[in-house]
Amino acid sequence: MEGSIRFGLWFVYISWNLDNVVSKIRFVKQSVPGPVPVSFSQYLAGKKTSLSPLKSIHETDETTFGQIYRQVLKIPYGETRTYGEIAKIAGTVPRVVGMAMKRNMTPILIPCHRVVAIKGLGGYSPDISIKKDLLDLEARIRKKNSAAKFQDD
DNA sequence: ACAGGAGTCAAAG
DNA sequence: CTTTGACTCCTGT
Repeated sequence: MEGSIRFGLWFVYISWNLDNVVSKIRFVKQSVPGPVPVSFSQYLAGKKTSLSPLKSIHETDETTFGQIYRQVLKIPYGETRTYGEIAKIAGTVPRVVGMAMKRNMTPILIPCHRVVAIKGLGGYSPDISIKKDLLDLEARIRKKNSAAKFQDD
């Protein structure tokens, strides 16, 4: 199944199967006809912090990149880690983490936008503004949720 | 075998 | 503060 949904100036295209395994997510400029999973649209609308039950094809990769992706999946909603931090726990170097993020077939689902440089945002394809928008969204929702429960840090 | 990358750090200008 | 170089290591060709 495939479809797309608007996010700011972009459309987010997603392709998945009946087992909720997502094979491709892409930022495109034109809408692609079709539905998107409920949790996906709710996440992009800031109404949900989890993308469950969706799973990325990368989750079972037996490669160095797979190891990196599994660590990136552990970054909590609204938080960030540096390329160096991910590299250390995944057993590689920062540049390789950057490589893995660029080759990530399922951005958002594997939250590569939560991986930033030690100074600054780092990169993002196809547009760095998308990374900023996603981080702003998560920060805003996280703040709202913690305020509602009186759980300020 | 080789070039290059969504990085990092230290040293120098 | 900006630039440069060394370092690192995985992937595609």
